[in-house]
Amino acid sequence: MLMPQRQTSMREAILDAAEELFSKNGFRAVSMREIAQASGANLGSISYHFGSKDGLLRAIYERHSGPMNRRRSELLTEAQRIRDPDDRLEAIVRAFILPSLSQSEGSVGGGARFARLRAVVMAERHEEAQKIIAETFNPINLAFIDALQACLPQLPRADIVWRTHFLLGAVSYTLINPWRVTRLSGGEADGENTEEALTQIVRAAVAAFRAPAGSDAAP
Amino acid sequence: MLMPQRQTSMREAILDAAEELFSKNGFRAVSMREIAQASGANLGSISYHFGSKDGLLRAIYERHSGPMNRRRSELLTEAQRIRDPDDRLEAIVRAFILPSLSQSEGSVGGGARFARLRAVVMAERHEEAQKIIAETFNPINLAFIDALQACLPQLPRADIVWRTHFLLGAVSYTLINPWRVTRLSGGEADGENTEEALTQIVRAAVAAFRAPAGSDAAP
DNA sequence: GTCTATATACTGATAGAC
DNA sequence: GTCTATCAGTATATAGAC
Repeated sequence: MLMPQRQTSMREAILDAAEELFSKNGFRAVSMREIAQASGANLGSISYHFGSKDGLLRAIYERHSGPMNRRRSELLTEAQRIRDPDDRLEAIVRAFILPSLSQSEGSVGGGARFARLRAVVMAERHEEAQKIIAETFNPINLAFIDALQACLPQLPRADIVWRTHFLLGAVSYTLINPWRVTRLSGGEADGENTEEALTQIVRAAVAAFRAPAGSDAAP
Repeated sequence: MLMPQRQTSMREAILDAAEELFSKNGFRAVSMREIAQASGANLGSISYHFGSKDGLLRAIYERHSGPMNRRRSELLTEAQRIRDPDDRLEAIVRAFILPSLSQSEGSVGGGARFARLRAVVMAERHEEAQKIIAETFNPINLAFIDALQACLPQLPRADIVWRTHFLLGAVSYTLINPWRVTRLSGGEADGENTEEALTQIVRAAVAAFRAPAGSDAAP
């Protein structure tokens, strides 16, 4: 016997509305009343389905992180098959961030919204969120770091970690403030354009990873 | 006649406490009662001195952004005197971020705390904060972009804006989550070490700025 | 499962004594 | 300038009718 494929459907409406609101305004700033109103649900129903506001957040993470990290894993495996180290490096970087940015990936509502949610909520330093994020993303991040190390054997692992961290920061910042790119460029670049953002960030990150190490390198 | 050099001193105690709490926990999560308790002030005094919670935030920005951007301006001018374009690029990148990270810069309490505050508060998408940030930092950011463009004349301005944006994101992310570097590296790198962060981020950013443009470049 | 009603606590802001 | 007391609003969470 299988579980019913679609739950009460109110449950998912609540998840959708909460995800949209959290990703736009952060976790603390959104009240459960707003979520109830946006989803057409009753305030009490949210507590019934998720127990608490933290429980709701955890449910959102659980809905997405599985499929997303599975996709990242697949793309990483594909990328690692590439022989040429330069091409492989670029493919790994793409595999690292594409499922975060892409609209079509992930189970519901697109990965971009969930990525924006993660970025915003992480910046809030919400304790529950930080715990979930660490549990869910550290293992796959370490796998990517290993893959990058294999492309760049001459680089100390610490340098790779730093640059991976900067890559995550660049993605996160772009998802939080896309309009800053548009404004700073006077409209020449479009921060909301996911394709453009992906191209730009991959090129910048690949160049950063190829930079020489700190302690070695020419004087 | 000069203004008295030190105000009631309670005013500054409140500013210090608020800055510390906001930078650690964000704006919305910190209540005025917490600030009152941490500063030893009375709840009513905060309203007396700053009018509102938003007024308190604005006072924090006003205390720091003047000196900080003046310092960035000075360092930029110095950097622009360097003849060699490669050395100049690196000096400009340092000038861009050093006053944000450095403990000794800024009037009170160090620039790092204020930078962490900006990063956290910006991620919260607080309306008042976004207005202040845009007013205060856009002009100087544009000056840096112009200086970078002069080092990299072959690069489209849009690419420079993107990479500057990524640089800001990397700095911001590091200030919000320094411990992630430490954890991901298994302790090999220290995310809290400002010197190390500065070195790493400058090297990565310089390499990113030197990457070829998107539309041109060799196939 | 969904609803109303409510318990309990906390929020920012203010009025007025001192 | 600092304090107490308090207002009006909102928060999460829950108990119980339907």
